[in-house]
Formats: sequence, structure tokens, C-alpha cells
Amino acid sequence: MASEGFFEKVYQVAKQIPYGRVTSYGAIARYLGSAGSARMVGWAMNGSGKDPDVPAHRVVNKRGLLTGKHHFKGTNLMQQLLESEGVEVVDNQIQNFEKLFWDPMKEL
DNA sequence: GACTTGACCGTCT
DNA sequence: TAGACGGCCAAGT
Repeated sequence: MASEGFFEKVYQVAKQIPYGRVTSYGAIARYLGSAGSARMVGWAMNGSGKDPDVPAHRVVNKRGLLTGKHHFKGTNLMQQLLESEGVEVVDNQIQNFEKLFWDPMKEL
């Protein structure tokens, strides 16, 4: 599986995010061993549209801010999806982000 | 074929 | 303390 591309790895990790949990681009990038390539993770999410199994709405920046909400179908879609999972989102920011934060390095 | 952009993060000044 | 910049990889133009 290590022969898979960076994108595939990102998708795999994103798919591993449990229900009602969120993670950050940097956490994924770091887990992939490419810390600092957080931007790449964002690009990978760009192609997540072709993979509905990739919960891009569960991936936010390190501050718990929905930076990528603009890329979603609706401006509120990302927030609504998170709220639908029990995640409280206020002003594009996840509440209790520390508690809901899911670290792939720890979990995986 | 080369340059610019892109949903970020960490560090330096 | 706050602001600015560089770095990583890949795709699009």
C-alpha cells in the first residue's frame, strides 16, 4: 500500500476518520511523513469530490476553522454536515475542537 | 516545457 | 505580540 500516491494516502486517512470526529490537514500531512505539505492535502481534497467516501467536511485547519467550506456545494453544507454528526460549528469554527480532534498518528 | 496557484503549517523578524 | 515569509508536492494553464 505504500506504493500508492500521496493523494490515495490522503483519501485513505480521510476515510478512516470516525463519525463525529474531525482532523486537520497538517495532521494528515504529518502522518504521511510529509509534514509541511499540508497544502497538498488540500489539493487532494480537491479531488475528493470524485470520491464521496472521503469526508472532506471532517478535515479542517489546525484551528478547527472550516477554511475549505467555500469549495463545497453550498457554503453551509460543510457546517451542516458536521452539525448533522453532532459536531457543533459556530461561525465556521468547530467547538470543542480539541475533544473532537482525531489524530491519525495516535489512532492509526 | 515552464510558471503559477492551491482547502496549510511552522518559524523568524 | 503580531505580521510576514518560506516550504512541501501536484495539477492546471
